[in-house]
Amino acid sequence: MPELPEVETVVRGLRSPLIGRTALDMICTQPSVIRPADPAAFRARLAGQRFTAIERRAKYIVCRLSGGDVLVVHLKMTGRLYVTEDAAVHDSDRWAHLVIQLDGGWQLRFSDMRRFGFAALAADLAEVTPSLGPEPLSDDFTLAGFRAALKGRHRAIKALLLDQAFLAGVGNIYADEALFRAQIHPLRPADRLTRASAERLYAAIREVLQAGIEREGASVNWYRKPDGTQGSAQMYFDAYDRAGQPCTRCGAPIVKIRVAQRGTHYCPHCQPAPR
DNA sequence: CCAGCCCCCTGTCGGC
DNA sequence: TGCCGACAGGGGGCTG
Repeated sequence: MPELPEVETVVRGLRSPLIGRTALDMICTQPSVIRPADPAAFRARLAGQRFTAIERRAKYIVCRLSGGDVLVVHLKMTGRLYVTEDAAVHDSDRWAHLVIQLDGGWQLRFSDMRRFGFAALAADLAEVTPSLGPEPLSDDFTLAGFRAALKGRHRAIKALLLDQAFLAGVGNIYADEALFRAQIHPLRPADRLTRASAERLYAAIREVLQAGIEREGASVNWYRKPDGTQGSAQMYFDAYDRAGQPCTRCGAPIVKIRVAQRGTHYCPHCQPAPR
């Protein structure tokens, strides 16, 4: 469930404890969560490299290493990446499948109950990721570019918002919240948004993501900040996970449907169905 | 270009 | 109380 605001919060929280530390050793009890899936090769390549910077691209955590490599982590649904001083790994976290021993007695752990996520060691980010759309909070994401990209796309707007090649970092929660804020039905074909709708949606995407970052992410189910505490964005949802509850704008019950195989929540009154 | 489906995985929850 | 199926979902892959 970690989306752009949650991943950004993790990245910000990891910088202080991780930058400047050197990877000394590595233990992986689940080779399927690392790439390459060969613990010995991964370990040999990682050992001795120092963490020099930590960035986010889409929902990927990108750790730059002194040897020129990047450690790229995707949390998918239930992944966590955190630094701890606690040496007794599996007593405190049974899903810590990858443990990187750092200097000073610290550990960087990748934990993932569901094992959808992964940690990849590569020469650069592009080696790990498919084609990614613009960063919604960067200057590269402009209203003109957004409107141009909608042209010729017949897909439901919600499905398009979830497409990482179209726009990077938006997931199920913030797609629902942005469409609610812009008062657009999730099934409206993307190329049939009016100019005014597209403008509202463009602004809404940036607003809900920015608010999510300021609230340090939404702790739905498994997401936690690197220090183990919860974000607060889940306390401000208007649509996501609110089926049957009154719309915060008009009071009508929020409806849940499925769009692109994802649970989708919207207000039938404020977000009227496409003709 | 796109809708739909499967798969990866496991904890949680509702029904019986 | 216990068992079982449905469900949650990011994203890659495949089919029609």
